[in-house]
Amino acid sequence: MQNDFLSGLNPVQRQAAETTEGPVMIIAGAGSGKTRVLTFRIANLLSKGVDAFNILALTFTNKAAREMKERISGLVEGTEARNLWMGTFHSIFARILRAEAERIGYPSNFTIYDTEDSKGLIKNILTELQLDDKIYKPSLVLSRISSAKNNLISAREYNSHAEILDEDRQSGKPKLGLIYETYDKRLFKASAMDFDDLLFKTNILLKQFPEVLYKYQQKFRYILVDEYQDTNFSQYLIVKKLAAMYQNICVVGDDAQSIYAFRGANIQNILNFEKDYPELKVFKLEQNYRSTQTIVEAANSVIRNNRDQLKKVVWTNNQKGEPVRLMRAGSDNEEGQQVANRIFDLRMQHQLANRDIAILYRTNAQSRAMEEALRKRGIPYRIFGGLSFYKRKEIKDLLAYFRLAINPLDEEALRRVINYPMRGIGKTTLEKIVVCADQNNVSLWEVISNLEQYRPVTGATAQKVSDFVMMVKSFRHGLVSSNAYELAMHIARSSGLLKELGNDKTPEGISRHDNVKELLNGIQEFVDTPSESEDEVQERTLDVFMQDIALLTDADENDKEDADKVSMMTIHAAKGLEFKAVFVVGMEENLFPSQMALQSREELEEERRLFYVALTRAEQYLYLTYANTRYRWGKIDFSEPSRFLQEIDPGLLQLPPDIAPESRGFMNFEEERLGFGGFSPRQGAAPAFKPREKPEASFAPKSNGSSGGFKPQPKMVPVAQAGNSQAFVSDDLSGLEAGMEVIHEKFGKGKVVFVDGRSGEKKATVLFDTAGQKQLLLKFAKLKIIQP
DNA sequence: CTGTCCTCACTTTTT
DNA sequence: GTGAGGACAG
Repeated sequence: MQNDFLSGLNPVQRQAAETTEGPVMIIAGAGSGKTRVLTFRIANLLSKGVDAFNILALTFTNKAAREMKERISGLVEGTEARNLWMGTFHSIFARILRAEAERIGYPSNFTIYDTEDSKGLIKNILTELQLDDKIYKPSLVLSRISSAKNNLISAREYNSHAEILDEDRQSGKPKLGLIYETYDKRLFKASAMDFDDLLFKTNILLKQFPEVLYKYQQKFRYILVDEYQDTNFSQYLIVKKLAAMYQNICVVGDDAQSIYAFRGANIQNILNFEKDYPELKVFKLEQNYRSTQTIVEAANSVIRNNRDQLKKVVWTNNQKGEPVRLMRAGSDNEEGQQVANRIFDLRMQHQLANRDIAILYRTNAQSRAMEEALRKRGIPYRIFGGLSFYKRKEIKDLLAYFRLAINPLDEEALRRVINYPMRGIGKTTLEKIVVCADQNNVSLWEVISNLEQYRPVTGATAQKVSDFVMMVKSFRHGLVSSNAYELAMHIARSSGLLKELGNDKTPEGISRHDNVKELLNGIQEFVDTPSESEDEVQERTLDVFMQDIALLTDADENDKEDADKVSMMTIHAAKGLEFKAVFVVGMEENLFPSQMALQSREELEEERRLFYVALTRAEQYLYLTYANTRYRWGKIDFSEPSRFLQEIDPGLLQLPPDIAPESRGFMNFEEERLGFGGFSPRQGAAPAFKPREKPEASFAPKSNGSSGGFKPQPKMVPVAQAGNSQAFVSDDLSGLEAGMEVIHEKFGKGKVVFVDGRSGEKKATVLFDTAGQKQLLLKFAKLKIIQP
């Protein structure tokens, strides 16, 4: 009776929601009602009398957490849902780190550096160490450090790890270890943590302080993790530790939708979950409630080409629906026009609203042509992603003042605003301060707040610097004496920032000014909203407001305008969303799959999963578009249709009218292109490659030595020759099935992915070592089976 | 110290 | 095509 709400679930969903004790893994196919199960499960826990304070739910975005909280609130009585610990890994553990900061030598008001801050710090370090930023590109250095941290390799371990050091030496970057070490020291001195530190330091905290671990193990009696396939090693270990006592852990994920390996996410976390918890109960949600049969099957036919995956059959009871439509355009602009026209038709013919429609692309840069076309056609749209509100220059400038008031050791903030708006403290002065701070091994703030002692500069300049210090100090007083809005307004005014922006009368300038005003309004709103949780009552001061500003993404911004607009975003940003009609644009080689992802099969498979995510966003109408030419780097680039297009079951795909399916069409074009061998036409004269490893190796972490999954920088791996010519070959194809090795006179050796069709017209999909994937009719193709 | 002009790298995806 | 950062003059 208290479980009335569970009756809205199908049997598997219901079981998954009711099995609240012990380890549970829910493998949730796209559109299978995953969020529904999660929310009902939590509501179920609450209705059984579990205290909301004892439930930890980790989601991928703040938005997902917020929405889930709302839905749970609707299911259970009272305001209990507010007290749930629900949020992203980063925000939840930032919160815990602030509470426990002293233990690891940090103040609780530490600053969180975003990527830009981190890169800035790296640049400064490079200058100081006199290293060439062409060789040590900050973004590359950062990703290397990030990768280390995500695998829990500290700077110290990094520098005592022969294999890693050797790798760096071989790649011509022997100083990476030194940079890492310096970077970490500087973060610590600035009382700052970068994104990865939030997880790294949590691990340290839980490891070094058993009493802290115990406390949170007790607290989080029930743990749920959404999007588990996207967790990295660091996150995996935190969860494992916290869940060790009660083992009431429920992870939800879909290996087919793992799209963040590039950021350290480890698909093995989900594939190996069973090993960690032998008692594990697994539930597979395979019925798709979202999409038409055609869309589900199209997506299935694509993902089938991946080798690393859990067994699962996504199916649907929904109607067959429209075919997937392929559209071709001459250029990226034309592609935009065609999409705009189609959107017009969809609205007219099928009564769709703009908000039912999404345009998805691989890279943010592609939004431009789309935007232009929609604007011309008068179709309202909203772009998600791109640069978030909080990453805009003018916002970051003001935030830097806030940060400095809260934590004057925050060096990146200091550098950002010490001469903005201009107050005569230029490059030379800053240089002197930096050198002085370095010589005395103190912070920049220490130097400038004790000018008489350190004397980096004198005379008029010293006066200017001292004025600046006085100003920041006065802001600091406001932290206790004023509420967030009063102080923020005061800072915006007396720093001169508001005036500076007000002077710029260009349209962009006005918009910047407006943005700052919007931020101030947001702070006002924050002050007026009482603290949410009963867990801890917080004053509405500026430092509370700033606590996880760095962790907010564009996706988290208030969707206050539920206006009727077409959504435009990257596929990554579209994860978890659904639309009646979806356009996946830019289906071209080197764009999707991305040129950067052609180095290894793992990378290509991630691109394919990304494509799978894109396809499964659609409920009813699905369009795939590509252009023959595209502007890239300001130049026209010729492009070819994406290899992924031919992976879609041809029976589900409607080609453009000018391409007859059987003749000179794009399929044939693809065959010609692939005919001369290799995945990429650019690889040219590649001899018989054997790009695959042994199947058994596929689920094992790849060559990571003792470094615990540490992925070295991409490098070329030598490939073995396919020389087992003495194997026995048979041309009896009656017993052909998936997994068998076959040989084709034109395409060479390959492996059968699957076989279908009835006996007369059996069709095999074969992944050839050099020629890529092909669908072959057995009665025509002269296939031979290679017997082991 | 500040302003302007020039070069060059940039496009994978994000907490 | 754009935006950031360097070189150089005022």
